[in-house]
Amino acid sequence: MREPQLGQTISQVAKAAGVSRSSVSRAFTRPDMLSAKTVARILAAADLLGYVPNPTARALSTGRNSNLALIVPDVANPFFPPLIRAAQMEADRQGFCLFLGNSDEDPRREDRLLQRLCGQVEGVILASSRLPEDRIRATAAARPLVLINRDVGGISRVLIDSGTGVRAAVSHLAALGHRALVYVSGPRGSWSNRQRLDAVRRAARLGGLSLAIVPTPLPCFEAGYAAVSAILQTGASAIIAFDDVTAHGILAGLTARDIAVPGQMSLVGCDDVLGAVTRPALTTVSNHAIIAGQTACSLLIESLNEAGSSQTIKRLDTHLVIRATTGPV
Amino acid sequence: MREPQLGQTISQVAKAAGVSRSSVSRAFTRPDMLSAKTVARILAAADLLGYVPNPTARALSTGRNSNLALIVPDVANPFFPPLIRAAQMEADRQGFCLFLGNSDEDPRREDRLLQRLCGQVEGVILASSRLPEDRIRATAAARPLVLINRDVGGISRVLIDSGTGVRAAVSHLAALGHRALVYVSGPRGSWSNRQRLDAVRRAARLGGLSLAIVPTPLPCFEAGYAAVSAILQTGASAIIAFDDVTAHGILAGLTARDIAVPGQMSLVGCDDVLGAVTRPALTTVSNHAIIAGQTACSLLIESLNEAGSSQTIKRLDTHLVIRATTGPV
DNA sequence: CTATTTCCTGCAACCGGTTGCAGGTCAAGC
DNA sequence: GCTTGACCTGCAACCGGTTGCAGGAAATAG
Repeated sequence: MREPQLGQTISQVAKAAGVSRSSVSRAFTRPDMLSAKTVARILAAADLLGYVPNPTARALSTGRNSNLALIVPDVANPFFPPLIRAAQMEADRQGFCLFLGNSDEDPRREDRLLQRLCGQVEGVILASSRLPEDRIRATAAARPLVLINRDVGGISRVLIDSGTGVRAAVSHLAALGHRALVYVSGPRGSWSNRQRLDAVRRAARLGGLSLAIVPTPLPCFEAGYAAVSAILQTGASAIIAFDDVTAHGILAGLTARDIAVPGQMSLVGCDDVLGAVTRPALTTVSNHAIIAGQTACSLLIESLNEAGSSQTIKRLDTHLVIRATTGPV
Repeated sequence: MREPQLGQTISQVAKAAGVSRSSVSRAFTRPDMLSAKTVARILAAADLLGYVPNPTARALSTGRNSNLALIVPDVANPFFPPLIRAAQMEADRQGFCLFLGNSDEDPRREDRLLQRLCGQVEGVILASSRLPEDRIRATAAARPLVLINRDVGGISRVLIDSGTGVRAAVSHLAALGHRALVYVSGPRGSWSNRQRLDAVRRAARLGGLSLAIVPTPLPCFEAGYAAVSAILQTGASAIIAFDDVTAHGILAGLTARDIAVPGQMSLVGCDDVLGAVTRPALTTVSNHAIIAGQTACSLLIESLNEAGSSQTIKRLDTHLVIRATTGPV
């Protein structure tokens, strides 16, 4: 095959092959409508010229562009890359291309990205969206939409249920003799945070543990590090952090103050994205980010081929991975 | 502003505002050509209908779509997310949308992605491309192209020069008394690997150190882990690994065999993407992945606005970050 | 050998914008 | 009062494909 020469049009191929433009078009889209001989002649001519159909023109006339958009709060947060990768691979497998947007945890930015992207995609995946519910609904009205870790009625979503893992974590801590917990919370507007907080609350009440809450603005190392003094003031002996990255920052902050983990303080993360690389290795709630990415993508593509817009909800469970940051009081 | 109602066309706005389609178009693209009153009337009508210009149609007639593509070998390799993020943010800042492709370290996949994406973007960034040179040249002939960590004459590129950092690493090891080195290499076709290997070789020769080479198929934890037995057979006392992820695997493998680091074996990584999270914290060659992503993106956008296609080369230096995996023999 | 069907191909309209050009209006200049 | 020009706006062609429909050729039936 020749190299694609951009700027070759269907008309030039038509002339070269001695057929009409429509025949060239059909040779590529519905070859069964043409005689085998004609198809061969057209393809040969196209090949010779290095012709490749212009996807923009095609999209304009068919109304389909085989593009999807995925928006995440922070590409560099280790929770997302495996998810992004899985979504991209799934899209690719099904013949779709994927736009990636980074909202930087900012709802306005997220909205702007949507504005830019919506017009040129067939569907959208919002991962851990920070958008207010009405904006999400508005987006869903314009385009097929699948949410990841965001629970809005009537819209398809993939939910990682931290409940099971978080409950296990609280039980684990209770069994080790801890009576006072802190939950270091994640960003406002994060469904995962809300869900984890609720699960911790319920489990703490059930187990008769006290619970304090320390807020952080963003799920990042620095925020975790900075939260340590507030954590210590609560007098708790065990911490559950919104995610592993925050937990990692907390761990570093504790170490810097010579507070032994797990000797003086136990620590549990969420997401299991740091593997066993922290020191000590982090006890954490593990989830299925890869499956979430892939599922969201295939769900979205399915919904493109359906007529009506029905919601599908996929729930993924989580479990506790006990490593070395939790121990007896 | 009303919610965007998809499917509204320029004709409907024209009718509503009582003007021609061209005036509606100009109200959005060249309002200075119309009287202020007309513009206001058109915008009001558009707003009322929730009209938003169709980017596909616009792209077809202008030939510009404000889309870029970024292809990386592995989104989940921690070297890339910061780079991807930076590229996305820069694209966004300049009004562009970014497609993301994951080649999975497979040249054929990379080529397929290019095929799919080239037609719908104005320019392409290939990060650590595994493509043969002729395929890269072919791509560059079709679309403005910027390479990251790949050195092909005549094509704009951002090169992270491991040389400075690697030389510092070898000196550092030599100063600690090491006489026998191993380089655990990265993927074939990786320019970074070639470059690091060359730098290690030269520095080793200069310092009078012996050098063995252990190949790995992919830069991942498992490959590093698996490489340990081959590493030990070389009899070396210090290791320089292709990247941090590989180094991390090696570290785990060494630990599993009760080989003390840095007591019995010193280890240096590359990329500095694991921060200080390994145990012990990894000595590594730090680079500027974020700047690379941003620079590549802005370079690409610049080249879109230029007439001729001239190459620009940006070199970014690296430096050694000494942590705790290197010590005296 | 004619009638009917099947198969193949071209015509022309359409997708939703953009843009060169022409013409019309109105104010300023002489 | 007529000319000149500046300023707006609309016409119509164009971007590069897709597709419903019609008609001609070939194949099959009668």
